Amino acid sequence: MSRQQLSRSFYLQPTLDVARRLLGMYIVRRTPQGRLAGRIVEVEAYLGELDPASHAYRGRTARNDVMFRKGGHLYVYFTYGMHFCSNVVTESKGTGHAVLLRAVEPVEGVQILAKRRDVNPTDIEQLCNGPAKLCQAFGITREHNGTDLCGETMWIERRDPPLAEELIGVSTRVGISTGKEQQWRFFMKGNRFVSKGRPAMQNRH
DNA sequence: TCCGAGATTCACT
DNA sequence: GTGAATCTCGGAG
Repeated sequence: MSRQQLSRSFYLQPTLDVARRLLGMYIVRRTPQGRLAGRIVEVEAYLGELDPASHAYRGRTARNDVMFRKGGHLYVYFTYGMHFCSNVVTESKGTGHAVLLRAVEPVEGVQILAKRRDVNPTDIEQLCNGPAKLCQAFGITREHNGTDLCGETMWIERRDPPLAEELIGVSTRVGISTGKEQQWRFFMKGNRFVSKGRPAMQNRH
């Protein structure tokens, strides 16, 4: 299968569709040390002003400004005093919808990812199995907030055929205090690179 | 294996 | 002033 960078139109689809379809795609970042890439195995959808758990729920602010741009931008936020998390903005400009990248399977640049995480490269499962770990490993910080994924520094590409529907697990989201009833977390069933975060309710399927 | 707390910054109320 | 879309470590069971 050829490698194909996702175009703008991909990100403009309905957020829950984008979230599901991102599973199995590859996030790629160019760095001076080399190329980093990981296969996306876990995501969560945040539906802007419809979603009390979303940063965009209360409207546009300086912090969440990027969420209100058109789909295909990267929204990076800082939380818990020490962590960054990355989101892919979806749908058209002004909706505030986004998909949180929660876990990836390291594919390229494993040595670099391990060095940034300060863990043994043989401990590959620990490199990117959580939204903040993923950012640390890929070196994603506030500088990358607003990056256009349709550009050439960081992007998402398709390498494999679409994931079979029965391989996609669904559950409630992790680490939130409101909007717990929504089953907007999607992950690859049985994949060892999925994060350890425990959703509020048991997984479906 | 599980659970609780600390780390540490900043946007928002 | 408060608490957050988290992670890690240490201690208890």
